[in-house]
Amino acid sequence: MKLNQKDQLLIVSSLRDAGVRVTKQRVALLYILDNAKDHPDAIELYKRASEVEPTISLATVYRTLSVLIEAKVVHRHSFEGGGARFEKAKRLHHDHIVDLNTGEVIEFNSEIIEKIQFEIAAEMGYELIHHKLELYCRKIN
Amino acid sequence: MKLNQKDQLLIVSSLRDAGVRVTKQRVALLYILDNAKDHPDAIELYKRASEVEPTISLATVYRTLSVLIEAKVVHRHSFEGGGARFEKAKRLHHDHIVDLNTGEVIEFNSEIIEKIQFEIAAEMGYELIHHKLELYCRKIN
DNA sequence: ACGAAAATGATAATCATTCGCAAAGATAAA
DNA sequence: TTTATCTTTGCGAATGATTATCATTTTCGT
Repeated sequence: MKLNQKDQLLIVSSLRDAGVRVTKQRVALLYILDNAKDHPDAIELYKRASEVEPTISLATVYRTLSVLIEAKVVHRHSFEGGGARFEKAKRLHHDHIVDLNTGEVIEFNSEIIEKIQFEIAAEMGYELIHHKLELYCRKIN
Repeated sequence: MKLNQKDQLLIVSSLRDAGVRVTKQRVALLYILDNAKDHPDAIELYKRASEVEPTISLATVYRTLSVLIEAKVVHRHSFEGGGARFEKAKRLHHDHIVDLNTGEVIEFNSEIIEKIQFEIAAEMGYELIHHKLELYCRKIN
């Protein structure tokens, strides 16, 4: 697998914007994250990134994830059961429904809940920095 | 440390109600959980339970936690950074504010948010089984 | 192109959690 | 209460995820 010129440039400028050095391993990993429609764990990301950039190692996957999380480009999740899973940060915040039968993760967002969270934090004397809302569900029918 | 007759009986019947065998290790651990005002991790629980029942091992702490979680007597949390933390289930559900500076965990609950969550799940064709809401905050002032 | 600083791969180390097994303990029936 | 059965326990080894070490390579401003 190989990524085209256009994707390449986009990813590179994302990395520059994030204020981190550009390496082929980071480009590959961020490309994979950017195109993932699911919420992969580190090993899965390692496998996928290896297709684009065979020189990448698992250690670098973890290191790069830390760097990108620090730069707020990536989010880490610890859903129940299993290790951490990752996704590229999107413009607007969202929360997750986890399907208890399939393990599938669906995104949703609710402005009302966001607003109430903000108010609750304020009431208790806190400034809300970020939050995590996970609904563990089963499909009806 | 030693627990009195009254506590002893209460804990034993909790275990019986939960449908699990009663052992001194389980009594000690559930007693500690019942009296914890914080959200300890497995090692901390091991330390505290050892004071009451020195024969308990870390493996048994983990095994007993699994049993009690299965019986819905205990909840497991994976707050950001660090391993799992545990608390005895209470009558009414609550969520958590995590103080990003101190690591302290404060409980709160919002019926409105609970209700909206329920509606969101339903709208997306899901039955809400349980959920997790964590507000990561900093104290104002 | 040069050089300081940062990133990398390979592998060892760490941390939390689980497993395997022989011995000890709990429960139900006699 | 004694017995028989099935469960739980402690110990230590094994596992799985993540992080640290370190010599080498790469990036990027000058």
